[in-house]
Amino acid sequence: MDQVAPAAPPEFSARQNDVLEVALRLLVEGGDKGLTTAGIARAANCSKESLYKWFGDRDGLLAAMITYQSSKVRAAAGPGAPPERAAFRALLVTFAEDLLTVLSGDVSLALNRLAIGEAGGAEARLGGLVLKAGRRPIEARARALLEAGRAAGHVAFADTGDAYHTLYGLIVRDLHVRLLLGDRPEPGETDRRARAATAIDQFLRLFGVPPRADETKPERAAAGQAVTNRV
Amino acid sequence: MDQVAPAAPPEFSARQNDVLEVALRLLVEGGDKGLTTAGIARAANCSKESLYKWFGDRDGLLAAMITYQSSKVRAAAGPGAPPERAAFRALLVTFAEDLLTVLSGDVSLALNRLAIGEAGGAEARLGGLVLKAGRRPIEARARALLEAGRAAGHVAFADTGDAYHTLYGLIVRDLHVRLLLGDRPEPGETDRRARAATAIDQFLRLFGVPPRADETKPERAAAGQAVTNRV
DNA sequence: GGGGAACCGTACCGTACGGTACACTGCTTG
DNA sequence: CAAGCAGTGTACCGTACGGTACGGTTCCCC
Repeated sequence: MDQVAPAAPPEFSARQNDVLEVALRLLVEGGDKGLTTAGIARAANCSKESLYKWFGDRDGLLAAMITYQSSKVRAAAGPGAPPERAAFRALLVTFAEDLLTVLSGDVSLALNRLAIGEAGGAEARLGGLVLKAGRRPIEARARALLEAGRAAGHVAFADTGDAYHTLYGLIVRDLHVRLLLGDRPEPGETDRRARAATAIDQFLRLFGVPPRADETKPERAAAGQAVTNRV
Repeated sequence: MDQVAPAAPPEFSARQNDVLEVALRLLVEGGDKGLTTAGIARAANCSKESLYKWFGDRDGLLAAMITYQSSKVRAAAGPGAPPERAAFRALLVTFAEDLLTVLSGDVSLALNRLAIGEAGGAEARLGGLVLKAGRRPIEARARALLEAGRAAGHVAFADTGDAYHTLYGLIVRDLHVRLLLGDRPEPGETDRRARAATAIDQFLRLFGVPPRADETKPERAAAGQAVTNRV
């Protein structure tokens, strides 16, 4: 919002990407304290001087790691055509599964831990960056999907953001925070596909519009009995 | 589980509680880096030597802060009598509101940030401690409540833990992680009572059993149409 | 081929923090 | 009153890390 030309985010050379990759590996292995400039330079066969030339300071390096990693997890594009009913459900399940996979990833967890650990102090720059670079794209994908489903008459809700937050809650529950705290996932949580399907079932029970005899006229579907959405 | 006599967790003297209070304040204000042993000693008018005598080392001090804080947020006792329908819903709403209040608290956020930041490295002792001392009591309270509601025939589910996780997800959504990352709550999220009521409404739409004409015989209510709970 | 830019490896500096030692003080107890 | 205990304040030590400087090497471009 405060960026004039966001079309060209700071991209890095191949060499710098290699260094960022090494830094991410070190971060995953050793956490915050395992990520020292000397350690990165040694592991990546580069000099500390280059690190500071490329990334400014340690914080710039961490920020670069976040943007680099989120650039790798580009979300798939939204649906082009208004999805048919079963396809819409399938897209939701895929989204849920992708979300669980991303949030459970080693690198994602390590970066979130890093940003959260930094967030308490005076400057919470990394936290905002994770929110912007990491979560916003995912949210945007989900919102587009939800609104396409609403336009097609499969779901009904007043506030897209509210529906998204509920969807997120049903999918992720407390798994993310528990993983961040170092907990092991419970046996039932390892089957991400099944968890995703269950969550979407629940979401559609809350926000779904029952199929109609004349599926061709989904115009005024938003008045279904599914949503109260009290204010 | 590995503790022989957990009836007497390490309690601290009044003086030590004062010190822990000061340490929590420093942690809230300055985050991880703002919490140095010298800083605590100065702010609490005690000597570093006393800190190390009382708490062993820095990690012991952090652990003491966690147990001290969670001892202050003792959850209310479970329902004694099987709750009537409206009362059951009210208890759920109260639980939801309490949960949101606790998770949004300054101290809770700071301690979670601390534990999460530490969790990446070799020893994730603080993370486990937060899970055990902070979250388990809340979960126990909710589970007791849910099972009382099931026994009274108001809700139906096969796995209590699964129902609890869904309840948690509907209440908290992604608010906790966003707050941990330093995000500000959205306007609609500040009214915790309304959010709690909405979440419980949704939960009851998923797991609720419709009231019956003969409310006096809630015995075989678990066969209601509300739950599929696919495995 | 020569000049220069980028970069590696290492050595170095200042600082800040965890942890320890020690002298001094006030309060309790026999 | 004397002894002792608990605690305070300060000084101190070792280490580890962020950041800088510098010599040597490679490689590209003119």
